[in-house]
Amino acid sequence: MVKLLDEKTEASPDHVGWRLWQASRAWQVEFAAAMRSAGHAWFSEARAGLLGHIPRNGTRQSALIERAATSKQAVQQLLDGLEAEGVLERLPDPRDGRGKLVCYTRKGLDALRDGDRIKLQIERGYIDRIGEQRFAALMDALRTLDAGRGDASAGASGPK
Amino acid sequence: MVKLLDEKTEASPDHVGWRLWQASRAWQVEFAAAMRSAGHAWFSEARAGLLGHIPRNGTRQSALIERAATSKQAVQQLLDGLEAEGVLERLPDPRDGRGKLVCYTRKGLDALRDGDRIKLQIERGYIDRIGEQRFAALMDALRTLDAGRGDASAGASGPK
DNA sequence: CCGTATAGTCAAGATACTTGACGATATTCA
DNA sequence: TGAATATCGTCAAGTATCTTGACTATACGG
Repeated sequence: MVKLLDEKTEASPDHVGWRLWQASRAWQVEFAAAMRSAGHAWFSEARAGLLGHIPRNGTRQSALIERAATSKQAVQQLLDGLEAEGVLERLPDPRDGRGKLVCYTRKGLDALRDGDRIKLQIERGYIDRIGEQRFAALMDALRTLDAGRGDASAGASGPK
Repeated sequence: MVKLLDEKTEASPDHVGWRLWQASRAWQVEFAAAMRSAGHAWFSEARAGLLGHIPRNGTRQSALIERAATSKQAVQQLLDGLEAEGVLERLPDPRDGRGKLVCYTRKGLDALRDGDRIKLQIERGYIDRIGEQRFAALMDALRTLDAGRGDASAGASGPK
């Protein structure tokens, strides 16, 4: 295949990493836009990344820090912002005077509900675009990939 | 370990967006770590995102701005950094007095070469983890998804 | 009680990105 | 030609995210 000029399109190569990044980014942009349209102007990707680690019934801040792969200070600052927005609140942990429990407010739970709805909408769009079978294969591959962590990525993301 | 209260794991739901995000993030962390280990200490994820849009033979800065989905100022600041690191250089466009051509230096091309090698390594690791077939299905789904853009994400990423 | 570990905070700085304003060149068209 | 307009890139300031280091308060083990 003699591509004579076309070296111009050599960027954005066809690699897993790039594809994953592009797909992930597109999803986030679509989701964030829908969330903001739904009235959750406080929504951002970084905040979404944190909220994804907070179950509906709340969690201890320290547990949250373990799940998210960032520093406790980064988590704290995001929590500060979300608390200031009225999405979350921090209550003292009755079982540990040092700890705080991170819980959703009414506003936060409303956002979660809208988020679930939007996720399903986007998912339907994806299935329309690539077909049910391909979508299932995508999810299967991603799940398997995730399950196989702990070995391969141990050195990369290890807490040190 | 009998988890008796299981609502606790309700976070991080099993949705495409989350899976894509996690997978993309894991890839980037692994890739960036390998790049830095290979001696490219200047490497960062944001810079990688930009470099992915710059073909080996260079590009016009304005063309770059169109490809990357951010503001021209963001692109410029990343370019400033990469230029200061000696990875890129900006040459005047002989055909347009206003324009600049963004080109790789020797150092930049070396990094691209290492990057290609590392990508293949990671890809091999993925295939080992999820099998050749699943990996092929993953790539197929991601490519099809990407090809189907332009309608669905038009409103989200439009320049406006 | 004492030493150590854990939970969270405070403060400062780096990076990435956004907005607004601007100068320089190119293009269009009367 | 020459003026209006558009494009290309830069400068400057502000916001958001994340990182590091230092610190307080509580818990735990002896």
